[in-house]
Amino acid sequence: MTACKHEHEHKTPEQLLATARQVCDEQGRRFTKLREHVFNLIARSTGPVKAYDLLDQLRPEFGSPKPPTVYRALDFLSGLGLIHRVEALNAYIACDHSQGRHIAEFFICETCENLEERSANDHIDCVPDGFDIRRSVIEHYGICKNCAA
Amino acid sequence: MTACKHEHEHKTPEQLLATARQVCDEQGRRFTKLREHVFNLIARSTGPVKAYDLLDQLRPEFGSPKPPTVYRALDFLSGLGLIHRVEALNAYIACDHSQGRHIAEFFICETCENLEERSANDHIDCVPDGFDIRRSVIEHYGICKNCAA
DNA sequence: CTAAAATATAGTACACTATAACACTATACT
DNA sequence: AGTATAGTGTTATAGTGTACTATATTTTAG
Ligand SMILES: [Zn+2]
Ligand SMILES: [Zn+2]
Ligand SMILES: [Zn+2]
Ligand SMILES: [Zn+2]
Repeated sequence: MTACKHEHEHKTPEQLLATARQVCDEQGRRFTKLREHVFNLIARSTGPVKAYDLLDQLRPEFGSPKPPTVYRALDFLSGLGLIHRVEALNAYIACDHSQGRHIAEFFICETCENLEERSANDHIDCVPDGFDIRRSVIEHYGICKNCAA
Repeated sequence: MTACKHEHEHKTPEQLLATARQVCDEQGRRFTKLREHVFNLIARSTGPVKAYDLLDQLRPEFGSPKPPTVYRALDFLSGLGLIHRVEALNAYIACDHSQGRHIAEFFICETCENLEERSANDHIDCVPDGFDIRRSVIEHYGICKNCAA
């Protein structure tokens, strides 16, 4: 078991936004008002955000958006690796890493709901012979240090 | 990266059923007709099964069951470690391992939908200081050897 | 500049997934 | 039998996600 170097940047919402703009620009995609707003809501949240909460938070500034509106923005943002979906929570979180698209690994405290993101690029082993991994979901649920009895 | 010893039993539905009965017995819980039937449907399936498909398959033998009926059976079976939930598919699969409760790791082909289960007990590292993992979700999606171009 | 193509937004309607709450039944144990 | 516990049935509702159609905007090419 090798020592691990993790990023622990915990970027500010402003930094996240700047990165998002830049990535979007590099990819020649448009960082529209809607997409920016959705991204900001996720980036400013203290924890994973649910699609229907975003939907509520878009009102009334963006009229009365319907589910497809927010899901399109979420698809766009996750397609660029700017946010991650937390599968077991049906929720989304802004990517806190600078390394571009990567395999995310989450440690989620079930007491305080704090989420710690790490990159799992380097420690997936034991893959079946010939299996080509395109996407991985790695989420650990438990009790964080602060919440230990 | 150490060599891995994996189980590759691919038990038959009959073997799975026998194990299920035994585990249930050991725990002093009742392996009722309903639970047995739900377990069999999952065990005999070639891939992950969805709750509402189970609901359909229970008819008409079990009347016209409603969602809570099947979700209760699923909760019971997963509580005993007899089945696993595949989070990103909202689906369930019979546990193919003999080692009792364990952290499952799945390799799921997005072409043929084949699923390979492995045990991840031994290769989770880089846990944040003081974090007590209670449950892990580890799922890899990609293309299996057979489906490679 | 203008037409065509690509990109982005809006909305309807529906499908799928899951749980709360309450009533009822079966089993286990004095 | 009487009590406690475990299991089931049912209704209603909450929560999550997508197919499809239509419209608007931006970019590109002629
Ligand atoms: Zn990330
Ligand atoms: Zn905590
Ligand atoms: Zn298993
Ligand atoms: Zn395959």
